[in-house]
Amino acid sequence: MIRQSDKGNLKKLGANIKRLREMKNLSLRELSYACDIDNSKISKIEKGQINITFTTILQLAKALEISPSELLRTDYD
Amino acid sequence: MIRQSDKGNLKKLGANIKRLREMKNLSLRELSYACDIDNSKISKIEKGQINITFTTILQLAKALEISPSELLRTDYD
DNA sequence: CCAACTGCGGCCTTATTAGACCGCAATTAT
DNA sequence: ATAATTGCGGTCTAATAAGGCCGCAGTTGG
Repeated sequence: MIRQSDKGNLKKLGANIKRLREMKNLSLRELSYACDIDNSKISKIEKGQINITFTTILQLAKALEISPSELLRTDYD
Repeated sequence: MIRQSDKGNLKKLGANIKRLREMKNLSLRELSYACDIDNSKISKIEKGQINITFTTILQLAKALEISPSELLRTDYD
């Protein structure tokens, strides 16, 4: 059901989350603990394998100490 | 299942979408046509009644001619 | 060497979104 | 007055995200 054109954006979002997590030197399990999302799920998100909801975006943004808007800004420098 | 603390953010997001739609003088049905999302669903989104997915955010942003990141920026002036 | 940690994928159940359609009350033209 | 438009709520099914747990292969560190 996920449109082919959206897959790229899902991967970009995942890559951005991974980038931000690594910038804070957090392991999947540490971030998992911080945002109360199972580490295997975060792994799938970072791989762009699932189409997360707005509230999941909020949880991740909070744990990464960044605004939800920034989390979606994939055109980072 | 939606956390009470997220309801406010859902409403903010909805209000922002409504604001952007009205700025472009679009009716629900016109925006519906532009992003291929049922008008009743958009209505629910604007009311903060559903927790939309990332791809739905992408569709709305595209139709509203704004970046997904901007769509989430609820701290507009 | 051994122990701990790490990313990752599979599996399962339940809750909820997606997607589509209908109809109504209120508003806005004609 | 009448017709069209508009926002909105309800209903149904199918697809899928959420949430949780398990285990493994490959680091990393003691």
